[in-house]
Amino acid sequence: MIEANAPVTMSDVARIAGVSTATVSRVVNGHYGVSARTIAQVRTAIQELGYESSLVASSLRRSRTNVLGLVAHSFQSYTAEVLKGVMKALSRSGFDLIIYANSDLYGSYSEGWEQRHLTRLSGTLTDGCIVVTPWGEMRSRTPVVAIDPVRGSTGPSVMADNLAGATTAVAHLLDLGHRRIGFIAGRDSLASAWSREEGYRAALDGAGVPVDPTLIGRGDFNPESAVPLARALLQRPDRPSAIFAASDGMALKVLEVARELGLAVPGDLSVVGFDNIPESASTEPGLTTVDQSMYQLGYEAARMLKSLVTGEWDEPNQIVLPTSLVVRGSTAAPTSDQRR
Amino acid sequence: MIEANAPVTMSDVARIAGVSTATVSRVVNGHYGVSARTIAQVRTAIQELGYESSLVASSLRRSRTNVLGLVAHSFQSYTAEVLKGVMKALSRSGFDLIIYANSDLYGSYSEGWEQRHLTRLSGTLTDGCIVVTPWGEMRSRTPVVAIDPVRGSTGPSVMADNLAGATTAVAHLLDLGHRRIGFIAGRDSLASAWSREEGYRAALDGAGVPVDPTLIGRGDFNPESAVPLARALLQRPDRPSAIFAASDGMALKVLEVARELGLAVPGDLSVVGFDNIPESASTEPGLTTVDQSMYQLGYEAARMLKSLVTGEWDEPNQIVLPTSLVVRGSTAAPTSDQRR
DNA sequence: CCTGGAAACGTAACCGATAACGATTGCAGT
DNA sequence: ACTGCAATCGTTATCGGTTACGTTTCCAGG
Repeated sequence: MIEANAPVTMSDVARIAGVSTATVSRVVNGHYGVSARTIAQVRTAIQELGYESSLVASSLRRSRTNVLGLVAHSFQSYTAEVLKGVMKALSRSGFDLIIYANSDLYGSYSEGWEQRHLTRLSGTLTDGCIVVTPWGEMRSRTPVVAIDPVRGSTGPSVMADNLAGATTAVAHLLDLGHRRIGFIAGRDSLASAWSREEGYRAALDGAGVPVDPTLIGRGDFNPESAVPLARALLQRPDRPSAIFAASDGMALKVLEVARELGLAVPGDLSVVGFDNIPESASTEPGLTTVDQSMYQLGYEAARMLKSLVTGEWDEPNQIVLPTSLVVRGSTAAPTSDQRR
Repeated sequence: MIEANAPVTMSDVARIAGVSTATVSRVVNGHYGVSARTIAQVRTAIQELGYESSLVASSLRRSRTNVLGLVAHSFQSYTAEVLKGVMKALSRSGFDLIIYANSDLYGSYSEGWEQRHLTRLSGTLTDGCIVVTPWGEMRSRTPVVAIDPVRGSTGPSVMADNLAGATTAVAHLLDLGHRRIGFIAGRDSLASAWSREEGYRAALDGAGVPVDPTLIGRGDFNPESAVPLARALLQRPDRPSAIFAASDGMALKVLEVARELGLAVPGDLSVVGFDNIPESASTEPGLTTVDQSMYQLGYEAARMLKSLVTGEWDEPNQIVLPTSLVVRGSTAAPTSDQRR
């Protein structure tokens, strides 16, 4: 076993091989202008010392690093699914991935968070970045693709067809016979939250059901934010017979609150979510939800970013993916006395 | 909106503030020796330009970066769960996390993969690293914690009590009345794979059932590796009445193969996995498995690494976490003709 | 007025690597 | 032998930031 606790640098290799660091660099990067004999010497020295080039140092000087970045502020199921898609798209592409996640998991959602980390990475380390559910429009030297962008965003982005998804979800409830349908909205800076609320309103309008503003709770996609809202809605004497939550995380909290209040699902209350995170399939009853394939979101975002970096992208900058309704046990027709 | 497409560097700030970069650096890092007036000037310039220090550049010169690394070769449910635990442990700790994942998701599992990336990161970027299911013992200048380490590893690590877990799982099958129990092993360089096989043998021994080597298939934890093995086991005339797979990913593939061969689970075949990944709860039937709380694995690893970096760790270097059997629908007593 | 010393700040080396450029060498052609 | 070109390789500037060290400024004390 070689004692290798000290970091081995390029100059160490150069010294052992009896050449300059420039030559070592050329060998490492396979550049032109080194004789076979020298290459062999350098290779031997590299082997001997167990040298690996420093990503940091090379990225400082180089423009291309073949590393893409992903910035996420939380790390729940949503992000995890996205990540699987990203990894799939990047597999065997020559691009590595660096995910930057900060330690302020809870609270302190400061507006500038992503921008700060994006800047710190994209300066040199990464060739481009994916930002998941950002808090603002990003500025960067290198390409940035937003997954679920902010409202009014004009940059590259990938998102689900939230309007259609939400409309379908609420239509499903209407078809079952529900008329008083509560809604728990998401963080309103995101285009998705906005569209899902639009879908809610559109579906009601389409069915000739007036929108009751008091049935709308203002959440922020953070599951916890749904708890007081759900409680408020469900403790009303004229509680809704169904609730549509703008995300599965929040919908699952609605289920919890319902249980806590002694309401049976779907007997006393139907619940619909949005996202189709894995957990939604394994609750009892299963959560009816709108599938937006977070995997696909990640896959497409990575595919786009890859091409943007290499300058080969020729499709529209904003991708919208289809959604589909997944009906599980959390929705049913309202009991006759609820219908009134 | 400021036109800020060009990267803003420290010297830009210095120029605007009319000071040297050294002074800017002192202000940014809150070091001693700058007058209040100058600090204000520099702060103003920073605001004006929207400057953010480059993580790369500063990490090159500095020793501490307050960034921890995580290296993973694949990105399936297992890793995702681990990650949630890591993030939780790091939340509000002052440490950020960088996850490095390479693009060679499938195949090309070269032995030196992690070592290479570990070296590239730990040279300067990170203060320490977590390596998930490594392929070898890691050498590094900074602390490394292995999750599910290689066999014989002496470095810091976190793992489940694989021996007890596997023993319990097989005992469960024995209790149900199974005698011919197949086993699909994991990658044998990992301590976990070894221990799970040990548990399998121990449970059979304990019940006085001889170990039939032909009932043992050699997988590598990669789900796909289980397919031909399961097929071979289940197409034998004297096929086992139950199969214990060393991971859920492989167990789920066994379920698929069983379906493909027209075998009912648990009617014709009982299946037990190991890990308890989220998907195992939502298959039909649900997979009986050994829960090893990957979340906890990640949490403990991050906690240990954090302390190792700050030099405050005083507990044993190797953490073993308890497991528990989760019985779902994929296991049942064998039918009488299977028992023979 | 002079001196000492601390505070404030700039200069330059440095971290590890890359790349433009220039210098050297080798070899073929005359 | 001499020129010319290409192959080979070292020197040096550079990336963006940090820090050791040296210099200047300023004020209190003698």
